[in-house]
Amino acid sequence: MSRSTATIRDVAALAGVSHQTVSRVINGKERVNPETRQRVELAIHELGYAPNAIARFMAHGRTRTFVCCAPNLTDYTFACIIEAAESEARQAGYFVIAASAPNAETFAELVDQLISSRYAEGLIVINPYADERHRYLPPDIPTVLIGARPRPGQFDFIYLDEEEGGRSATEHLIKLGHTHILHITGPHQEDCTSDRLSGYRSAMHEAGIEVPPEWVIEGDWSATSGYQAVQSWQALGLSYSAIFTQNDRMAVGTIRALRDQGRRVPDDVSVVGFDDMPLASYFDPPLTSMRQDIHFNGRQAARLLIRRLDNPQAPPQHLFHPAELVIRCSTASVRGGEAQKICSDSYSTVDSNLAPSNYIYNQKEK
Amino acid sequence: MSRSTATIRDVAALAGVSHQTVSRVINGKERVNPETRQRVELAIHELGYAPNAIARFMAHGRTRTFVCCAPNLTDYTFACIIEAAESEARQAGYFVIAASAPNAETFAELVDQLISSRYAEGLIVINPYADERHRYLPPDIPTVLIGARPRPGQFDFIYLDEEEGGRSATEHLIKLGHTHILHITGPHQEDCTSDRLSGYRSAMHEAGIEVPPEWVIEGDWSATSGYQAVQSWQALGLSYSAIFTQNDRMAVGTIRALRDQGRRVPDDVSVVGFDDMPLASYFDPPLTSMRQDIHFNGRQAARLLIRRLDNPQAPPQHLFHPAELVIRCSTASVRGGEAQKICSDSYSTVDSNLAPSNYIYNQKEK
DNA sequence: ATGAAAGCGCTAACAT
DNA sequence: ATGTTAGCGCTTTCAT
Repeated sequence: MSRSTATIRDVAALAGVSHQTVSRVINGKERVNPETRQRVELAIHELGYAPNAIARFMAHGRTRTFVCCAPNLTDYTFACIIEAAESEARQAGYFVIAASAPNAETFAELVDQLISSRYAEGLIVINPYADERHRYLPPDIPTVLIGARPRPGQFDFIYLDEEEGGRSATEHLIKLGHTHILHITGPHQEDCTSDRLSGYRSAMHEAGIEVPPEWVIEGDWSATSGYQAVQSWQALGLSYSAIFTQNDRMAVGTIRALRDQGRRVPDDVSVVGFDDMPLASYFDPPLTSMRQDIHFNGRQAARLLIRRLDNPQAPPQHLFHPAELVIRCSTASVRGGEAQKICSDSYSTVDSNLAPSNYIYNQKEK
Repeated sequence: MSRSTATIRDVAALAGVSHQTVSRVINGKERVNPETRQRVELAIHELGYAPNAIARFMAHGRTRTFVCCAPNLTDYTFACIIEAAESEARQAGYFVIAASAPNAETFAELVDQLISSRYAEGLIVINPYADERHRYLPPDIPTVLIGARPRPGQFDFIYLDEEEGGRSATEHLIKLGHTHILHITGPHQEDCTSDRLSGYRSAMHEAGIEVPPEWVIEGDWSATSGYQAVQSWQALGLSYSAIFTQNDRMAVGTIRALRDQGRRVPDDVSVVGFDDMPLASYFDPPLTSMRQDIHFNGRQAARLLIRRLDNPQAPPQHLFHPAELVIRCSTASVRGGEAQKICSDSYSTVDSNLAPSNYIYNQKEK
């Protein structure tokens, strides 16, 4: 039934019309005699006929399919973008081939197999500047880049405002009275890393705080790297009262390390994460973090791409999106006490970054 | 370049051969005169020719594409299966359309658009029995079901041994001397819920412990539902020393609730989760949980499907996979102390369930 | 070893 | 309103 091998011609024969009439019926655009239509529909039903998608692609020269590709598909942020893009795409009649490209070679292969072959009509690339993969970006293919700083050129971009996010996180700590604020970045080659870092630096600069090189350590997004950063600082004998980490996993590693050193969060050290991952509010202590509306941006990516497919000649589109500060319990004023009080209220029973959050400072309202 | 519109005939014309010879060259199967080949290859290069995937699909009647579909793409377990299946598929020359089908209607639509149209050759369905979507499973299409109990019928299954997992988790608590062991399930309609529940019940039964109805509460996988379950038990005035929850998020909610009631984990109450999610070892306390090798099973799903495509007539294949107990710090013997000691060692600095874990009890070795 | 012809299942353009 | 013809770009089959 669902896999009938009947063709448009079989239907035509059974209905006693030409195959073209059948085509007209199934496409419903042109009009056919109601009586004829009835007969055709009956034949379609009897044969369990369903139009062959590939033949349609062939005739139209379009597949209504695009690729969404990320270093992996499990990272929550990536998965979230893919999910949103896919669902938006499907609503618009497109399909999404999801593909993980952990390195530039895989990405190049992917482009070769899917784009050069014209299987897919377009490309959403998550984190295109994480390695050298951007070198393989096909120049004349509808492409949306997400999670990268816009660069001059022909691509459409969605930019999550990393720099502003880094600044907000740092400013939050500064407002709480902290001055010795250390920082753990992601891998250097990623755009968001350097942008968040700039945000941190500029906030510190504006506050008149100098940042010695050893205050900034490069992590790899893993909790372990957060843990190790704290160990390094201890080895150096640095004294500090706050840490800003570029993602929540490193924040969690950081907190674990601090605790292993007998220090309490936020009483002794405040910690701010980034991403506001699900369960951020369930860590101990509930994590203060920067939230980006990833789902929204995934949808936007799909929309941008679809618009681009409709109008290949349009100038490059750049979408900007801010991050919000979500204050929970891992940050407190430098003398302790006050923020801690806030905490007991927001000791939340909600799961994720999708749930309403007590303390959100939106960049927009600043 | 990558989007050249050159066809096989353009290449043929330029090389001064028939388009068929070009086909032979690009497919490399039959042999052609080395000199001719050279000329053709030159022409291909000059025109930036790349074979058109759709035309190939059309001629072959195959798309080398299948669908991988789950209620959502962000849940770590689902994403992990998809990632693994996709990467396995791509190695075998297949592409994967990822699709979220939050409900049965969406699933039905999906099947209609992708399967009835013969766009996709096969289907991997994650959690097919979470709602009524299985009613829309096309009967004669290569399909692999994962995350469901095998049922008589024509489908290939990958079954994560949920019942045994439920039993192991419960037995662990029983061995630690607990008798009042409460249980939080997932939604009733899901296979894994009832299977894990059976495991719990049978372990309790074997230990001669009776389970009053109020010991088992239905959650919805969210941390919040774990939190609420503990509140309900408090309202009932139940006394207990251990909780087994059917996933880690509910375990985390549970722990939060217990702490809000002034009880300590594991000193006062032991908690076992399920899934061994990333960062399970970073929760406070690090979570004892059941681990399934999801990545492995995702790969297997793709393999099964590919095998099925090669041999549609083969009898249904059922793959079984056990869960392992990962002991961390959220469980202790009923008098406290001992397990807590273990904990200080395994107060792990590793991130995820992929990292080596100190205490794994494999079902196989039992 | 190479070429010619037919066809995959559909749509589009033109005819009636 | 309906039928006819011609592709879409490739592979397969059959000649040469």
